[in-house]
Amino acid sequence: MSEGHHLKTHCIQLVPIFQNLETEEMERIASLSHVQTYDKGDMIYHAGEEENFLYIVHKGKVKVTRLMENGKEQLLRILESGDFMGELALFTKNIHDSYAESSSPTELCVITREDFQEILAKHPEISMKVLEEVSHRLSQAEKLMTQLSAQDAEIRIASYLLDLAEEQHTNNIVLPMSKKDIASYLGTTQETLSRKLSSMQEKGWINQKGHRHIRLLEKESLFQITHS
Amino acid sequence: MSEGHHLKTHCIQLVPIFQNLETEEMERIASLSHVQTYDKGDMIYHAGEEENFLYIVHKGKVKVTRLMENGKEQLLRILESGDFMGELALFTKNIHDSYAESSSPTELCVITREDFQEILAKHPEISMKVLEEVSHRLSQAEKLMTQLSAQDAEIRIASYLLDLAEEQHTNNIVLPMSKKDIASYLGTTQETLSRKLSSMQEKGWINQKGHRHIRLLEKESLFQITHS
DNA sequence: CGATTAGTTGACTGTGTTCAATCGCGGTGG
DNA sequence: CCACCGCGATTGAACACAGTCAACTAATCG
Repeated sequence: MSEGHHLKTHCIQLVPIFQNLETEEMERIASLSHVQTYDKGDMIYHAGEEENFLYIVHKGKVKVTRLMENGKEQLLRILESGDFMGELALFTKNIHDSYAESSSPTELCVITREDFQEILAKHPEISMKVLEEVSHRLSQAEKLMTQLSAQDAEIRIASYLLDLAEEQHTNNIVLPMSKKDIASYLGTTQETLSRKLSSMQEKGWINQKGHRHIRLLEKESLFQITHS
Repeated sequence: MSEGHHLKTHCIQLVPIFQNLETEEMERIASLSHVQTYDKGDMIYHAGEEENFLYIVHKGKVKVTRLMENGKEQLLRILESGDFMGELALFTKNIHDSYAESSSPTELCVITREDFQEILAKHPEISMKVLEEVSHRLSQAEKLMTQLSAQDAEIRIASYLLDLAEEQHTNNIVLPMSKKDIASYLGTTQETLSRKLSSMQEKGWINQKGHRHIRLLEKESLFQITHS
């Protein structure tokens, strides 16, 4: 078994949607995928290109963004180990409407449309897993949409901090990306985010340590402003 | 065959996800669903309730909204004949985080979580159809997200008008909902929408007739502003 | 045709963006 | 381990956009 093959099996094993499969089936699927590596900053695909592959993140982080008509970019999501993208490719010859950029050294498992369709036909239970994941993301996207149109930036930021705290099970949160990216995700600018965080710190609600660490001191106050 | 049963079969037949099934299978599925009717303004479900059913719209319109933390409502989508909602119920005992309201006399086919899971297990091709629909909606939601964070309301409105024109294959567009709802959908207020439309009319770009009809006179100009 | 609801318009205010200058964290090499 | 440099982050000032509240008008339905 080649090093490469071993790597691919490993890649497939990692992914929630392929769990609960027989080992030999997993090997067969692995043999259909191939591994691609990217350095930080490399583009994985561009808007306008044909969408022909399902990408599964094995290692690293991938940033998916969309260019707004006015030229600014909106961060849609960050993929980490086990996440996938490109599921729309399954159905029709689509055109990407977003950009995917590796934001750290990254390893992806890539499967062609045809191969993945075949896999799904053979393993219906996988399509349920994919459906579950996509449904969940839709729900998330709708949540974010609601937040984006809450005009008050402070509310969006407070919400986001509380979400992070819950996700990370601690009040000492580590920002998963740069403040620039967070601002883009929250539909505001770096400057506004910075100002709001400073003002929260002045009020004693949070404590910023370095560029990526925030300690939540008064969750209750943060929660309050999201509800008025 | 009772009138009720006949109705249900009809309801199931309408829906894209159940197409390409044998007649008897369709009848079996129909027998698992039951029909619910609502008047304009009736609530179908509330946020906070358990999500136990898949709802398929047979007739009428359903408005799905989300309450923002600050108390305002964001319109997520409008369902029409053949659309469905509640697919998240398939996977776990979820809680609704949105409100569904009938916005005209409406007939729904309702299927319980258990029954629908059983149907999917028997007909894997249906889960592919559901996946296709959900993927498509995710893509739409991401598009809307991008639009929502375009700070300029005029851009969002122009984009929306152009989308409608494309959807309806004409420059004489009919608004699919009230201006109040459109404003909510676009993340702005009734007043701002009204002002922007008036200003577009002054510039000679559009022509409003009554409350729901708009003729696009200078699509090119509308397109231009969305790209700066 | 009249009532009721939807939409329009005006004046004011507040928040966030923009552009530009400066700061300081954190990684790199000595 | 410390000093340096570059980029991310912060801060300031001016302006403009859109939200709010309130009064008014127009359209649609029975």
